[in-house]
Amino acid sequence: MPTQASASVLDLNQLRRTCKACALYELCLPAGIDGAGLDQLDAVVRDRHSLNRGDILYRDGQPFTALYVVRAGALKTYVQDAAGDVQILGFHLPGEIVGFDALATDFHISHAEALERSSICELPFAKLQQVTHDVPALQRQLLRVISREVVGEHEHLATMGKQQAQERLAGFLHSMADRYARLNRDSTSLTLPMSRAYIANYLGLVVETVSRGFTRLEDMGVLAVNRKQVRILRPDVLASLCSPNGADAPRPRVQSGSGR
Amino acid sequence: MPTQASASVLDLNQLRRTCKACALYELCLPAGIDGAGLDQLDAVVRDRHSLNRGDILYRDGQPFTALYVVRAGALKTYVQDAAGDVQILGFHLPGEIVGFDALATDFHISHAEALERSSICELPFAKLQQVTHDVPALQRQLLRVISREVVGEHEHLATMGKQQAQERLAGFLHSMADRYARLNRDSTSLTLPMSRAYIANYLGLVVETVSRGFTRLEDMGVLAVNRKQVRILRPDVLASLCSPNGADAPRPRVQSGSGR
DNA sequence: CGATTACTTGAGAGACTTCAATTAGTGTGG
DNA sequence: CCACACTAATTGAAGTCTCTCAAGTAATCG
Repeated sequence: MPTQASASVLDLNQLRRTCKACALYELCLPAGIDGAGLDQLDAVVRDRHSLNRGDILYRDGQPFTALYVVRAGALKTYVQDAAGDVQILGFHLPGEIVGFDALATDFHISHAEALERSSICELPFAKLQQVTHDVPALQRQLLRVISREVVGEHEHLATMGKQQAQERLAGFLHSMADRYARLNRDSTSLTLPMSRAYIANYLGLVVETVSRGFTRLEDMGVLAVNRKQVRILRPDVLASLCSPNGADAPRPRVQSGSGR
Repeated sequence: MPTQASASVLDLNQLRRTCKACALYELCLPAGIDGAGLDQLDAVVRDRHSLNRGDILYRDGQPFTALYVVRAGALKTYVQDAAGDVQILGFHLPGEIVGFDALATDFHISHAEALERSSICELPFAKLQQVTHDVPALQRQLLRVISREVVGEHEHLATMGKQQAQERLAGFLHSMADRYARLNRDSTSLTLPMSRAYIANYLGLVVETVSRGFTRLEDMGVLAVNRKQVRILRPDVLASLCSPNGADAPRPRVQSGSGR
C-alpha cells in the first residue's frame, strides 16, 4: 500500500475515477456538492484499491489514514473481542463509506474485509479535511454520511432486538432489498454477497437457524432461494414478517419487543 | 420550548453554563478546543433545558435543529417501528451528545427521553456550523464525538450478538461501569437510572430474564443488588462472564458467536 | 477430479419466553 | 400521616424456539 500518490501523474486513471463521472455520484460523498467543490474533492480521491475476496481493507489497531468508499463489490465490517468472538457490524454495498470507527481515537477498532472482488475509493483524511475547510457543503455532507452510518446501525439494532429468528431474517432481507433499490438494481432479485454464516453472525443466530429460515420462507412462497440468489416473490408478506404479529395491530409495545 | 434566546440577556445563566467551567469539559464537545475557539463555542450553547423523568427531548419526525449534550441525569434513545415495537438504542450519561440521527435527513428518526431529572445543553446546529468554519479543531472534534457514537453502537451490537442472556447482562454492566469510571464516579457502585424493562429491551431480552440474571449474578457473589443500586463485588469475574467460555482460551471464533 | 468448504436437514437438549402469582416500592389522595 | 392504588421487580412452572450435535448433500477450488 503506497503512502501518498501525487495527483499529477496518471491523468488517465484520475479521469476514470472522477467523482463527476461516477455512477455513485448521488449516493456517495459528493452528493450535493457543486462544480467547483467537486473538482476539489476529485483531487482528494486516491487511486482506487482493488480487493479480492477475503482481502482486508483495514484492521483493528491500524492507524487512521483514510475513509473508504465502496465503488463496486461488497465489504463486511466486524469487531473481534479478547475471547476471539466475532460480531459482524455491517455489510457495505457500493456508494457506502467505511472507516468512521477510527475518527474517534485515530485508530481503527474494527476490521473491514472484502466479501467478493471489490473496488474502493480511498479518501485520505488529511487531504479531505483541507478541502472541507474550503467547501462547507462538503463538511455538512460528511456529517450527513456518517449520520447515515449511525442510522444504519439503528436499523441493525432494531433487527437484532426482534426475538424471533424469522423476524430477524425477514428484516435483514427487507433492508437488503431496500439497499438494492437505492442502487437502481432490481430489489426483488438479490444476489447476496455474504455466506449464511455471516448472515447468522450479523443477526445473532447460528447458521442452521438461518438456513432453516430460508427454507421456511421458501415453503411459505415468500422467497425463491437458490444458494445466494434470492428472489422475493411476496415483498408484502416479507415486510409483514418483520414484526411479530405481522404488523396488523399497531398498538404500542413499550415493554421489550413482546415475545420470542 | 422557546425558539431562540438572544445571547445578550441572562449573563448570569450564560456564565454558569460556560463550557470552560463545566465539569464535563474533557468529555464533551469542547475537549481539545483551546481558549479562543472555546469562547466561540460558548456563544453557541443555548440555555440548558431541564427535563423531568419521562420528558421527551426530541421525537421521531421532528425537524433537526440542534444537538444536545447531557449535562446531568440520563437519557434513553429509541426507535419505534410501524408495528409499535420499541428498540432502545442507548442510555446516555453526562458528557454524551445525542441527536446525530437527524444529521442525515434533517429530521429525527428516533426518540430521546429523560430517565430521570436531567439537564441538557442545547447546541443549535446552524450556529454550531458557523463556528466550525472558524475553528477547524471543532469540526474535527465534532467528527470525533459522532464517531464515538458509532463505536458505542458497535459495542451494543457486540453485546446483542452474545447468545447467552448472562453474557449480555454482564456486558451491559461492564460497559456501564466503564462509563461511570470515565465520569470519575465509583465504577464498582452503580446507580442504574433505567428500569429492568428498559435493560431487557436494550439487550433484546424480556424483563424476567434480566431479573433472573441479576439474581444469579448476586448468588454467584459477583454483584450486590438492591433494586437500582448495584455494587460490583468481583469486577474480574464480571469481565470474564462477558464471553461464553469465560475468556480463557482466546481461540478465534469466526462462525457465529459460538453458541446459545 | 478429489478435497475442502458451504449449506441443508434431522433429532434431542437446553435456554429463554410466556403465563401467572407474589412482593416490594412509589405516589396520591383522603 | 396513613391507606390505597399502581407500577416495578421477583419468582415459579410450563411451553417453545433456538442451539447443539450429527450426518449428508451440494458447490467450489486447486
